[in-house]
Amino acid sequence: MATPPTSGGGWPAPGPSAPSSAPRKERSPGRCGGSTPPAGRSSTQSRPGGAFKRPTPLPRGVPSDESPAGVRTLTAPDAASAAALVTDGLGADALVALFGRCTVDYEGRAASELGPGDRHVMLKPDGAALVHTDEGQQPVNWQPPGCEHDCRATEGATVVESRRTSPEESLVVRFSTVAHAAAFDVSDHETPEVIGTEADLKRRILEEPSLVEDGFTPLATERKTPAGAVDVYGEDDAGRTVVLELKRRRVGPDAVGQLDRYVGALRRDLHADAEVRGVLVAPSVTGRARALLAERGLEFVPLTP
Amino acid sequence: MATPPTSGGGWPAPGPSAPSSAPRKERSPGRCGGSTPPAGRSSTQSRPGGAFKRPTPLPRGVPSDESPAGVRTLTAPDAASAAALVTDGLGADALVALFGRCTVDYEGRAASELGPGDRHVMLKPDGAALVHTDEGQQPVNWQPPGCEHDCRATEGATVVESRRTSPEESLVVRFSTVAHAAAFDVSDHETPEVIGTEADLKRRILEEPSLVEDGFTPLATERKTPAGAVDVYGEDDAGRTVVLELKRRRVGPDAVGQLDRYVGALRRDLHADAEVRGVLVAPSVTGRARALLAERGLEFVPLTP
DNA sequence: GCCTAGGTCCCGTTA
DNA sequence: TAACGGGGCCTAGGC
Repeated sequence: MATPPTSGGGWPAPGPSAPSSAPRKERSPGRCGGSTPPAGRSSTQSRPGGAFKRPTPLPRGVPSDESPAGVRTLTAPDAASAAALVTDGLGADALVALFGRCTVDYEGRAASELGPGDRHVMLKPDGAALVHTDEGQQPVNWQPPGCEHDCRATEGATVVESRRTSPEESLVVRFSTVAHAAAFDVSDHETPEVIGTEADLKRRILEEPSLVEDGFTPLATERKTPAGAVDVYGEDDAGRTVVLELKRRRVGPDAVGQLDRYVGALRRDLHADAEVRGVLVAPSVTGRARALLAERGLEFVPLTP
Repeated sequence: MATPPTSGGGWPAPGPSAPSSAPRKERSPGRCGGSTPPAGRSSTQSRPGGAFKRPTPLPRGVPSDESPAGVRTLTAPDAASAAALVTDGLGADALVALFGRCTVDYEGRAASELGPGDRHVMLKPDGAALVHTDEGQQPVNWQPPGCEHDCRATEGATVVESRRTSPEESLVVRFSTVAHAAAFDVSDHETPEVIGTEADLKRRILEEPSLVEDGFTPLATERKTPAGAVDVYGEDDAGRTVVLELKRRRVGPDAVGQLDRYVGALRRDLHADAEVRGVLVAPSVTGRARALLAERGLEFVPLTP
């Protein structure tokens, strides 16, 4: 059987050379000097920049056992078929996943090379790209949202490039073989509700200031100082200025430094006779952080979001 | 057709109730109080803790057009089939991907809820879990490596749970429908070569110390101080102690605070008459950082990795 | 665009 | 194990 098996077919098939919805940009030939065979050519660009918005409802195929809505897959496709799936998928704002043996090259803020291995590559319609191995939460290579994805078949390889400007960065994934390719029609309008953030800690304190100390009165949040915005600004029962720095988890020396900068800036900014107290509010502190607090004359109040 | 279409079959099929290689741990029933139908029951645990090592070569099926090595997929499976694929895949150290409509609940260091939507879920054999939407480089929900994955079919839903201890954390993904499921046999022994890190900057300076200033002599790297380890420790042509803090990119006030802590610690640690200079080495500094440098009597040398 | 700080940050290294 | 700092950090919110 020469044709690779395919399951799904959620969208009207526009064929490999269908024009992308984004304006086609002429592109110089890749680093594989020779000309690309027209049969295997296929590319698309996602919308550039951060303006990611779905323009129209996605075309959905008739759901059925073999081609459910919003999924198109290919197993062990040839390079041209894989590139076509990627191109068509991205053109329809689908999330595209590729799995197979590949190399990865990145150049931009830094540069990196990754030799051949089996990896999972995800291309998102907002321009993000992720290369995952079997280990780690973090992708081994990636590209942030705002890139233009491009996929083409070149000399038997399936090549994905995700590129952006400012900063100029490029990620190139070369698949010698694609074991599996899939395009998913994603719809997700939900935003997660998260509990236990620093914002929750702030809310708790504003509702019940005595959690910090008896007589504490919050006067402002995010109050601006020459050193930056202070989490909570207020005064104690003796009328002294109090600066709170809030952290949702156990803190180290960096948080003390942050608080110290705010306190220093306010001491310089307010009247010369103004007394300014700095209070770090967090579940706990490390040893060095505690020593640094003492050294700088700052205080600590244990509190958990 | 009642049976969902399947492509691949890379492993010997051990059936949905095959015991996992990891020791089975008795588990209390999930929040769906009732008993789980045995037909749909299927679960696995990945190896706990960080000790992720492949014990034996993965069983690979005979490659062919329809079942290439290392890939098993199901399109629009019922819950039991999806759970079986996940369980078998994880049992064989495969990387598992699920796509479909789901809700996500997380509880641990924080807590979150995410309503129904189409998402891509990746389960790694090292215990990591990632839930991706169509936007953003970051997963909307996740679990770090070291978790035990568990997948079962419960009342028509495919439920994935990734759990770890210390800290106690649980991520539960409930699929009302799985549009596509895949298990990938990953082999990746490569580590990326990255250029342009802070380590490169350090190497450059050690090779050519005059890049910092004429007469600078490095004496140690990672020299310990009560405030932490200093990037580069040395002396200038006048014999004064010099502390370098290196950054690969433009720095803000936090890096100045870091350098300031090291300089302070050394001034206290060394002889009372010792003069200590602090030098921040980075491509550039922000305005506030520059002001803070001046305020603390610290210096800046522009240098790019 | 830059700047500032948060994050369920993750991650490696070391004591 | 905790702690400390790096990261191509990413991401949100101001300005």
